[in-house]
Amino acid sequence: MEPMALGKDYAHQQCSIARALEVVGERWTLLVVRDAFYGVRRYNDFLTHLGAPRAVLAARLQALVEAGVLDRRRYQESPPRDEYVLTARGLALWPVLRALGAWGRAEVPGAVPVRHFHHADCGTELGPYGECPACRVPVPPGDVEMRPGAGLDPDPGDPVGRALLGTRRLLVPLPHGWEGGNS
Amino acid sequence: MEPMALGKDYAHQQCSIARALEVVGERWTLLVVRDAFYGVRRYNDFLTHLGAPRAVLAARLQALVEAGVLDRRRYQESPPRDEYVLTARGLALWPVLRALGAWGRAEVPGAVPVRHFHHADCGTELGPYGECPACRVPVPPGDVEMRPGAGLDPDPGDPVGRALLGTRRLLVPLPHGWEGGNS
DNA sequence: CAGGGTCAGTTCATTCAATGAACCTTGGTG
DNA sequence: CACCAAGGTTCATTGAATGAACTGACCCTG
Repeated sequence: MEPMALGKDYAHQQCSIARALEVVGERWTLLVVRDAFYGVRRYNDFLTHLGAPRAVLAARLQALVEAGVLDRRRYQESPPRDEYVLTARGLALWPVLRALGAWGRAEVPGAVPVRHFHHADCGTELGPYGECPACRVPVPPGDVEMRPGAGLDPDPGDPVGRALLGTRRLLVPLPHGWEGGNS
Repeated sequence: MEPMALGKDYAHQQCSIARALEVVGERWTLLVVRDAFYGVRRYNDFLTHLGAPRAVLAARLQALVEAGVLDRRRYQESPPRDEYVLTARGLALWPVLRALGAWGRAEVPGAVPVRHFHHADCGTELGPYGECPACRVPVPPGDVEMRPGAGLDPDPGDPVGRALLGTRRLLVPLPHGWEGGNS
């Protein structure tokens, strides 16, 4: 059998859903993409925030780059360091994450809202498909403001989780190098 | 460590997306749900259409029943036979499948549309979130008509694939026992 | 310039899940 | 009674995930 990168072999399925799952259907993959929307860009930040094994994370990042979902690019030369940012194809996954999150919030029992997503332009909370009910337009992820909800752990163990506590705009990179912030 | 049914252990994630993926994030699971929308209800039909190993299918069906996504119910007594049908919670996954399918069609290279989904009331093709652009309402899956697209294999090997060739309304169970139809 | 620290991985032994084939059970059919 | 269908279960094998340890490039501090 052929190498097949890591395709899960249900490519033969006559279905765009199956094709999408070939790319983003593996364990951890969609959580990596979610974190990328939250502003995570560096290997170590994905690592600490996700808690995934290092080898798995490396494999997923590489697969997402090969699939054109993430772009790997140099952000400093001296110790050569790369970051992973969403491409247009990756940004197009926003409705998938919205739909999954909406379902997880509404349909999994005992779910307290962890985060809220608002239209940055007008402050209205987004509808289930990522549209703004007030402006009646689909809101691109760059115009989404993420606000903490009641279910959000106010003191996560990892620094990335702490950086994601406040109100933030999606896709804005996590702060690095300057100063942690509070305390 | 606790039994944990088959939860993939990223439940600790502070995120409704992660909670959703706990339920439907495993290999094959979303394809089972997709087939349920297409009208597949029986173990053997899932089996032949998906090509998943029997043990995996049995595990996924059971997990989906326990998660309240599918309902298992007796459809005949004499040889006792059960079928699996979507619950309200399962039906709420329709936007997730729509979003995944839309992304797979639009963003995975070389994808020819396999199926089209239309509003049964007016015939308009659905938008990316499952809404009807003409009626401007979200279309519940029961009002969706599925039509074959150019990318659909006109002669699939399995009988279930053949039964799904034509124009069908979602959720309508596959024909059984009477007569196959054509040829 | 030795020692320690950071970042981004790779390697490796172990564990766990997926695969495919065979088998089993219940109840009908010829 | 032999055979078949539906809906599984069991089991050996393969493959992927896990977590810990290690590597290597580069910087900083004393």
